[in-house]
Amino acid sequence: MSNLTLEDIAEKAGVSRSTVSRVVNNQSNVSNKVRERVLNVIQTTNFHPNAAARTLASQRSWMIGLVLPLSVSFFFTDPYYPNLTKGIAQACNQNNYTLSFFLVGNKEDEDKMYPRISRKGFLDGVLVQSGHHGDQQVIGTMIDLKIPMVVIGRPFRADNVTYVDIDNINSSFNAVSHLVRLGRKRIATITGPNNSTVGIDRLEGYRKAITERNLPYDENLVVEGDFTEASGYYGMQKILSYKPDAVFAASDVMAIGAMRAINETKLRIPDDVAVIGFDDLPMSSLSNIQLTTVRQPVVQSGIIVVETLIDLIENGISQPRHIIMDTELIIRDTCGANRRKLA
Amino acid sequence: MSNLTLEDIAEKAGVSRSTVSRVVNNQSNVSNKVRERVLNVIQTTNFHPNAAARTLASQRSWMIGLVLPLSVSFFFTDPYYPNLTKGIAQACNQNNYTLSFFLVGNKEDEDKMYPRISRKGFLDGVLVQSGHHGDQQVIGTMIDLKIPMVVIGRPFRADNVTYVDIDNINSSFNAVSHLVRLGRKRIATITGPNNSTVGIDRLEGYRKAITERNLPYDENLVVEGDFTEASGYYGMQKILSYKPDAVFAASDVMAIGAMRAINETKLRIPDDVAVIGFDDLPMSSLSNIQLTTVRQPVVQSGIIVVETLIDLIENGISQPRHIIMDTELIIRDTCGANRRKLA
DNA sequence: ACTATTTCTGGGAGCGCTCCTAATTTTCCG
DNA sequence: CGGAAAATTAGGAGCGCTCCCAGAAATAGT
Repeated sequence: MSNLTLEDIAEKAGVSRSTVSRVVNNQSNVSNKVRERVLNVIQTTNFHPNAAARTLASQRSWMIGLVLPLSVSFFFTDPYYPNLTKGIAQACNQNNYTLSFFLVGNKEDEDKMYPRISRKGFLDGVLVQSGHHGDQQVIGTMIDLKIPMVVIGRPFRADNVTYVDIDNINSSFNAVSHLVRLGRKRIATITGPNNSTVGIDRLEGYRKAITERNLPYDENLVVEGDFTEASGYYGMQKILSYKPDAVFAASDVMAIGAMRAINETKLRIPDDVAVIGFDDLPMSSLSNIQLTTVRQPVVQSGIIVVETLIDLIENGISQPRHIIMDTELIIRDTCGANRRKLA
Repeated sequence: MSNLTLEDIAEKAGVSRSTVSRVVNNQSNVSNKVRERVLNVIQTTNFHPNAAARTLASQRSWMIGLVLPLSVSFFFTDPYYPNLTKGIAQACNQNNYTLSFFLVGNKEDEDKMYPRISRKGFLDGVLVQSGHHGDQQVIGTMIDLKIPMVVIGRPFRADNVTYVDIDNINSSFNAVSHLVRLGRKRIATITGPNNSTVGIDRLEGYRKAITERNLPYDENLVVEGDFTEASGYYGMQKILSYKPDAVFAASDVMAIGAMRAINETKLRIPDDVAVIGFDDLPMSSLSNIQLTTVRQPVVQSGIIVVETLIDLIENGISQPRHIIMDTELIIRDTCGANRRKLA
């Protein structure tokens, strides 16, 4: 470990502190001869500039925070979040930012964290995962503090906030329409929580597709889930008594639960009940599952979210931006489309 | 947002910078009258001390890094890691440390990250998730840098390193012995990767239990998995042709894959094939799965790991410590023990 | 009441960097 | 070759805090 300072390197290289600083920060006006000499000393001494000093002097920390509020941390059951986190972490690294992690577990955590997050000179910006009523407070706090922020997922009050989301309504509209086109008449859905924008929007898309295609809207075919496998399983059990011939689950994990419930009956997928999920998690394409699903660009989202935030940080906050990413319906076996083609 | 400094607060409260500093850091020698006056100003102005300045002056950042090396980030398929991360994040928060996240995706990431991690004055300590050959390099680097470090999971070269792990050998020994006691004769196992200490140790426990109970060790009943559901599924398919009457999977996720494979045959669980997993993920106790499994204290591990690291940070590195946590065999339905009791 | 202690408070020095300006060196061109 | 312009380098000031020591105030002791 080196307790070396710029000054030490400067001395060893026979130049001044400022010159070393310029070399370290890769600035232009340094002669090649000197630059090389300094770089050489830096290399051999394994010098790394002190982060705190740099942050203090430059008022930039090159750190961004990822805040997962209460409502979300519960969701850690869903592989969607780890995947997203992975994308975000990669993008941060790519841009030489450090990611720090604020997993809010309960009210108490929240109280301890917010002061930490809002300390001046600590974070250059924040990413907040959102979509639930409860998250409104975090978002409000960040706005008040004027910390650059990008929200992941549309929050309930989105007017003065920059967020990145997918077009949930259209995505589920397309998925359900696909089932309609395949001739399904009694299409059920297992929704996300109805206190989340995701849950609400995906249900809205379902409703739109059903009514637009003149199918009756049967409340018995709509069950609220919470993105867990279990809620998919139990939800499907409820639905099954109403003779569905298809089900659209608002997440792959719930679709897997639903399929487990279906498989416990004599019914067959997709012949008797077609299934479509949402997310396109890696496992959905694995082995014999072959789930038809809505692919959302999880890793890509992570990248966009980070790059948007960095833009805010480096160029100042201007108008709130709303970035909507495209999704894609991935047709595999569980919707029955391939079977029909073969027939 | 406040661009207030200690000095500003001092002025408003009619005291000196030093006194405000004492109040902020909750030090003792301040009269109650003054303390209250200062606290009041701090409250009303919503002042938060600048983190970088504090770090620079005190040489402590109150940040710890969580490094998930290459080999592990691939494993993000397994809910074990999100759960562990949750425990770690909570423990950090509890102790007023900030957690930053270094998810190494590839060699290139690694090269960008290490300088960042090793910058002096940036991290007070590091947590490294380990257990694979590839991680040796990260660990070596941290040792060289003399950064306080705790390794999560026994690394391959563990002599001069503090790590926290569970007793993998005994845990799987107990699980397999349980199957033996239940009268199973052809016990199979789906192992973790054989380039990981976890994989190796859990297999060792299996082997010990089999041979100690005088059952033949049949190589056809041992298949290597990689902790994914798919590897459990395919692994089980291979095993099924050799007529097993039980299977011990080195993770719950693989156990679920194995059960999926079994359920596709006429065989029944636990009557024809008993199943035991490892981890006790929440889903294992859900609904109709009721997986018998080895419970490891995931959240608890997170806490221990963080507290051990904080101890190293605050009291200096002494002898490397090896902390082994206990596990517990959770008997549910898939091992057949309950069925027998009822019979 | 008047020291001798103890408790509390103030301000200087310094953490290691960036940024700015001034000094120095190099380059260019008549 | 000389002087102006351009390129390069050096060093001061300051980022906002902690830590230390000296000084002031409060308390105790006789």
